[in-house]
Amino acid sequence: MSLRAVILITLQHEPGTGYDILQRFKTGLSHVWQASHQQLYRELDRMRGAGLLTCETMPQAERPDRKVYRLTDAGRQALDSWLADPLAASPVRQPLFAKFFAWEHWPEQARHQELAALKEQLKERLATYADIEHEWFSDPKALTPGQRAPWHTLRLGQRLTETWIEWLEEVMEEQQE
Amino acid sequence: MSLRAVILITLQHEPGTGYDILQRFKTGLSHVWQASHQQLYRELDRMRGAGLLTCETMPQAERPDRKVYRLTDAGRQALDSWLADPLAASPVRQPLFAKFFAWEHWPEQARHQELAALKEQLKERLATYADIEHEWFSDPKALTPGQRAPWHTLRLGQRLTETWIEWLEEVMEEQQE
DNA sequence: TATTCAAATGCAACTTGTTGCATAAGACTA
DNA sequence: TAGTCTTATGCAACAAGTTGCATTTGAATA
Repeated sequence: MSLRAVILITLQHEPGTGYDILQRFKTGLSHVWQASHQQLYRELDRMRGAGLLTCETMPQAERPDRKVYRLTDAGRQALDSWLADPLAASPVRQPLFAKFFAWEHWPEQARHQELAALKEQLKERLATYADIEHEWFSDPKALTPGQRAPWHTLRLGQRLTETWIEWLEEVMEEQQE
Repeated sequence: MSLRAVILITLQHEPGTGYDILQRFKTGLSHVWQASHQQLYRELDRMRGAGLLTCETMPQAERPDRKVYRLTDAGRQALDSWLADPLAASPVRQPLFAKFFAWEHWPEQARHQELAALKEQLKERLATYADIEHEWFSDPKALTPGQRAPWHTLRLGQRLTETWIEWLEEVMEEQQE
């Protein structure tokens, strides 16, 4: 399960709480992984149970306790073996493509709305990429290899999104004729 | 659940058995949806239970029965409302990107093997696209809108895959320096 | 002739992810 | 002052997807 590995990665340098990890998912890792808080809290507890993480409870005056998780040696080892193992190919699932295969039954209005909304989402995603790039990778030439690698993932995300948008525009234009 | 909708789409023109649908997933729909046979058989039975499909058992001499499924009116209606409903955005999950965020701990050999294997997979995918295009969309200009729409999905699949390959080549080249 | 492969179907157990609900305190806002 | 937002945590039920196993027949192979 990759969620586990992603958690290990987010915690390898700085320990943190479930909520901290959620915030990292929402900002600098939003093009890499997304998970709900329920998933995260459950998984953190299981990882602690499996000995991959330790949990230090920080009591806060008149507030719920903060539970700070940090990697154990077993956790570091689990991360290493995950890195060494090549990933399985993920199955293709493109529900939008499926709609294109039911073109005759897809009402024109619903179709246009859906494609327009998607285009907006993709543009927002580009804006998010730009934010991340600005905040974390403002000077690509000065990056160490370890910093440069994550930057590459951002670039691919950008290019893929651009490819999608171009395609959408072509398809939508063809519809207007 | 989109699997249900994809099944409805594959059955809307020609009825078929679970195995038939599997074959369609493996050939002309491989860039749209993939599912295991267990998933399919289970889902078909549930859809019959929900009244979306009828099942006609065709006894075959000295062979297991063929169960031919076909859409009911309720099935057609379910497909229509799925088409009218805009799709929810799917959560981002890029385990490969995560590995880039653990660059220092990702052994050079494992990294190279993984990226090279991925490049091969992507090139095979391009070959599959070319096969599908050749078989189903050999003359794009002669296509009706209903045939042209699925062709667009193929084109996007191709472009996205090409974008991935270009990026991989750049990243791998940078590693060799 | 014995073995293996492909066609065709399915059950059961398990893992992963989603949805709905719940708590509790401080800070903001109408 | 009452309501909502953010911080911070979690349980329980459910839906979706995976893994492992099992069956029957014909056709191909050794």
